[in-house]
Amino acid sequence: MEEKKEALNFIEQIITNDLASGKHKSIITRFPPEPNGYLHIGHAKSICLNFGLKETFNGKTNLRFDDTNPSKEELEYVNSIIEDVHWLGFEYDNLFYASDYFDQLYEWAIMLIKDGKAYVDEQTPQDISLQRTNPTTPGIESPYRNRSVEENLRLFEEMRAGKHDEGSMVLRAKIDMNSPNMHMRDPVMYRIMKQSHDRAGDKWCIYPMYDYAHGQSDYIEGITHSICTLEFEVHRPLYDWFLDQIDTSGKRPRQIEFARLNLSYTVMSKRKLLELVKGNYVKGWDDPRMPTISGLRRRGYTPESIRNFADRIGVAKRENIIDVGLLEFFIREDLNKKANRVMAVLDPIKVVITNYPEGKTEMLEAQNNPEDETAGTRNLSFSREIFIERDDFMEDAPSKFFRLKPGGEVRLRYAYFIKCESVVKDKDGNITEIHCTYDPESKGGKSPDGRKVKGTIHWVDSKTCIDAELRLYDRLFTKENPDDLEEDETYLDYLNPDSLQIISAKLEKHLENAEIGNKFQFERKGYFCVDKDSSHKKLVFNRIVDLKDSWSKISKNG
RNA sequence: UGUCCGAUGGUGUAACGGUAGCACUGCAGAUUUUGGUUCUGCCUGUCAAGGUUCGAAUCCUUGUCGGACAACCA
Repeated sequence: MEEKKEALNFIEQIITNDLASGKHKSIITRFPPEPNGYLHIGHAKSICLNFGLKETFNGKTNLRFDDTNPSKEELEYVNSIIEDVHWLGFEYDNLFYASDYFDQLYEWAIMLIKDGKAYVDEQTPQDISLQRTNPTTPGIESPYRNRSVEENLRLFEEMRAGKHDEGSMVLRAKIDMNSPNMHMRDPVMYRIMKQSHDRAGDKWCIYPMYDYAHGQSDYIEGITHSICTLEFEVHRPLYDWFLDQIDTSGKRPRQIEFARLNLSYTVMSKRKLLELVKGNYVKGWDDPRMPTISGLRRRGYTPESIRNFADRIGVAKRENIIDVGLLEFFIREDLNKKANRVMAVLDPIKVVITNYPEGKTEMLEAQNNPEDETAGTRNLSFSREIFIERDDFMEDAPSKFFRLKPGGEVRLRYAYFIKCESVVKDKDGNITEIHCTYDPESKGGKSPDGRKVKGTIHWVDSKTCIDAELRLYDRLFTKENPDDLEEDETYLDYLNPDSLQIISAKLEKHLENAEIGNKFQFERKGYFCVDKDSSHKKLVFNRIVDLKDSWSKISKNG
C-alpha cells in the first residue's frame, strides 16, 4: 500500500537526516518554560512541536523549568504549567528543573575562573551596559577584567557566601568585548540575589543567568535537538562557547530556532498578559478572553482543537501573524462533531399560539446531534406560550428574510409550523407579543401536505424554560496587531471596551442538569460552555464561538 | 556602510533543478427541520534585477524590504 506522504517541516527534516546519518539513534527534546506566568497559545505551539517530535520519532521529551530567577518565579505557575501540558494531552518523560543543576553549574564556573575565562566585576549595571556600547561600536573592557585567578576565586566564593550586597558584583565570562554579537561581550554568568528559591531554599544567594544555565541544562539532559524561538538565534554562539569550555568531545544539543506564534487581535507576551491581569483589565489568567491555555480551556476550547490548530499552522522561520479566525475554525470543527444541540433564546420575545389549547403541554422529540447518531434524542415541552429570538421576527421584512413575519409561516424546530397573525405593541410602539396560529398537522416540524417553509427557528417553552447568564465574548483588542504602534501609543489603547457582554437568556429545561465544563451548541447561536462561576441557583455560560452566519452578510449587503 | 535570520495568493504552509499544491478566508452554486454542517466550482501567489541551466520558487550575484541582537530577564 502506498503510504500518504506528509510534508515534513524543516525541523522534522533535520531530525530525519540526523537519524538517517546515524548522528543520533534516538532523539530527546524538551519544553523549557520559566515559571513566571501562565502558558499561552504560543507555548501550546511549542509544546505541540516538541512533544509532536517525540511522537513522530519515538523519542523522549522532558519538561524542564528554567527556574534561575527566584524573584519572578512562583509555585503557582509551576503547577499551572504542569496542568496545562497534561490537559493538552502530553506526557513528559522527565520533570526537571534548572535548579537541579545549580551545583554542577557552580563547579563549572569555578573551572572557568581557574582557566582565566571568567572574572568578578564590581561595576554597576549601568557601567557594564555602557561599556558594551552598541553592536556597531567595539566595547570597552572592564577595569576588573584582568584580576588574578586567586582574587577571582576568593571574590566569587565571597559572593556565594553572602559577603557582598546585591548588585555589588557579578561573575562575567571573559570572551570578547569587540564581538559584533552583543551576547559575547563578556556576559554576566552569576548575580547576587539574596532570595530564597522555591526549590533550592536558602542554599544560594547567587543565581546563574539564563544564558549560563540553559545550554548546559540541555547538555546535561542529553537533549539532541533544542527547539526554541528565533530571538535565541544570536545566543547560540554563547551556548556553544560555554559548552566548548566544559566538553571537548563535540557532543552538543543542536539548537534549532523557529518563529513564534502571533495571533491577530491578540497580545502574546507574558509581560503584557501579566499586565492585563495585574491591571484588572481582565479577570485573571484564566479569563476566557485571554489567549492563555487556562483561558482557552475555561472559554470552552478543547485540547484537540488546539492541537489541530498547532498542526495546521506549521513551523517555519519567517515571522507570521495567524488569523485568530483559524483558531475559531478548529474549535467549530471539533465541537460540530462533539457538542449536543440544545435550544436557547438569547433575546426573547413572547409568542402566543392562539389556537393552541390553554393549559395543554406536550412533549416533542428532538435530535441531540444531527452529526452523531449515537448522541440520541431528548424531549422538549411545548405549550401555548413560547419564546423566540427577537430578531427572528421582522415587521417589514426584506424578501430574503426567511423567518417570521406578518402573514408568514415558519417552522418551529422539532415542533410545528406557525403563522404570524398579529402583533401586540406597547404605547411606545415596541412589540411585546406576537400572536400566531399553528398547524396541528405539522407536528414535529413535518409537512404532511408537502408545503415548504423556508425558515426554521428555535424556541423555548415559557412554562418550563430556565434562565441563565450568558457571557458573550469578543476579541480583546480592536487592532489586528496591537504590537504595531505609533510612538505615543500603547497596546492598552486598543483594548476592546465591548469584549464582554453579559446577558440573561432563556434555555430549554434540559440544560438545568448541565455541569461545569459541559459544552453545547445553542442551535443557530453558537457553542457555549458551562462556566465555573455557575451555581445550583444560576447557570453561567461562556460563548466559545458563534456559528458561521451567512445571514448577517446578506442583511448587511442589503 | 555591525552581526545573524528571513521573504511563495488576503493569512499560513508545501514543492529539495522538471505541471506552483494544501488549509483557512472570500465569492458563486447544490443539499439542508440550524441562514449551521456537508458537497461542487471559482478568484488570488514565487520581493526585484541580472546570471548558471534544455529547464529556476529552488543554485549564484547584487539590490530592496522585514525581523532579532546593546537586562545583574527568560
